[in-house]
Amino acid sequence: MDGLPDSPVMVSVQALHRMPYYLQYLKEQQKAGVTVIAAPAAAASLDLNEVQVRKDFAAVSKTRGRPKAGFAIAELIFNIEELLGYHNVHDAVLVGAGSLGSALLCYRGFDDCGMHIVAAFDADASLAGTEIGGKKVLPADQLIEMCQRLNIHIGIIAVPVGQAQAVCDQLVAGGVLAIWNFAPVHLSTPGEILVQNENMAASLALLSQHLQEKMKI
Amino acid sequence: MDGLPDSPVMVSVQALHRMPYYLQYLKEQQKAGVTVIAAPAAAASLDLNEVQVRKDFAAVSKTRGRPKAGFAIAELIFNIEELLGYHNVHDAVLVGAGSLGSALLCYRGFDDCGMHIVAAFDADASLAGTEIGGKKVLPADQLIEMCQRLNIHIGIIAVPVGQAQAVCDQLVAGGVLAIWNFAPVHLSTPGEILVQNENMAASLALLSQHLQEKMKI
DNA sequence: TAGATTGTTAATCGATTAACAATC
DNA sequence: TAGATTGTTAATCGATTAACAATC
Repeated sequence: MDGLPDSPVMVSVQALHRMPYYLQYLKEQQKAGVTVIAAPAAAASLDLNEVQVRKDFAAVSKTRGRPKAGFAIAELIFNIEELLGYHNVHDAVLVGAGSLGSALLCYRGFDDCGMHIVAAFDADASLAGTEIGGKKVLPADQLIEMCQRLNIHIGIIAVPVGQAQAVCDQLVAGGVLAIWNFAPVHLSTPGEILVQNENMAASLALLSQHLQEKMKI
Repeated sequence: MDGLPDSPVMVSVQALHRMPYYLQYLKEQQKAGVTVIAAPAAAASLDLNEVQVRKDFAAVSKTRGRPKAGFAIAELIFNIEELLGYHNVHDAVLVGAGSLGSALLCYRGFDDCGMHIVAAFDADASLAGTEIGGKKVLPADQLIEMCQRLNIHIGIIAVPVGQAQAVCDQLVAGGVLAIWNFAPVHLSTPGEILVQNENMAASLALLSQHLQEKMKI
């Protein structure tokens, strides 16, 4: 059942997290005119282990790398993008048009990641009808209906902690399959829904801890 | 050399990432009047493995948990905050007052994480002297000097990809020990500097991939 | 006491790293 | 051919999970 030409690639969660870095690096190299890249060279540039990069490239590439040369950049880029689903764009809605929500709406670059924000929703009725970053802001009570009608798969939560779970429930009711959560709370969801937490505090934790260790010395 | 009352707690990187979630949950419980929490209860609420939570609590807590009861919430909170260095606040500077930078400047909540943004810097001279989120925006050419003078330990990079490495170098020159990088590039730094990448694309990767799998079925 | 929860020790699991033959 | 790089197989490492005695 494996080894078939189109068998699903097994990549670890950690490896998945490295993929965007490879992608960014490979595109940079491609722009510079490079067409073939060797794992050791990429590893050196990205401060990663040589074997790890080789393994990652091998896992994601559909054709084998060429000894002495490396992997074809164009193909590697295509394969990584395909793995990450960047080729078939998914529509998304954003809930919460506060400062963070607005920043996200203004951020260009999600489109390259296979995500297209269709509209924003906010509980504040006075925002309804306005535009932020070129996206329409709609009243929150239309959320479920719109998700269903437009067949939305991704919901982005950028509301305060207190409202996050309620918004989450609405998104699920609207048929959303994956939730990108910027509120620092644990959301309860049915098992088949993926919740990706973008918790600033969690990233800061590592940083703070490092600093903590440094200062002790 | 271990087992001493004040020996450094060894917590895995993954466990460190879980700490903010515990913290948030514990504070919530504390607010609700709960004073003692058992690992299994916390695990159930957070959808985590019971043993894992127990181990994490044990690792971070300075006093032992009480069988049949659990851990004292107030102490657990204190110990986690101490581990993460939230008690001695570190000053930080933010570079790049664009849409993301502004959102970060307006975000209240970093102070709870032991981080205090002192000022923002931007290459756009017309922003100099203005205030965003109550923080002064200063011209970029004062960056190194200010970091040195104010003894800043944390630098936040919210500039476009093209300028990120240059800003990073300036921060390091200014004596910064840890960098929180929001630009989707790999930054080269001396070994002792910690770079914490907040790469939206990397988080999106997991989400996209999950969706990719879902849609295939 | 009985029952639940902790702490400890061992087993499992998975990812990273190392070693080396195969290949261009 | 010689040398560099790949792919594969095995070893190492670390984290998670399981099992069970100790404790309140």
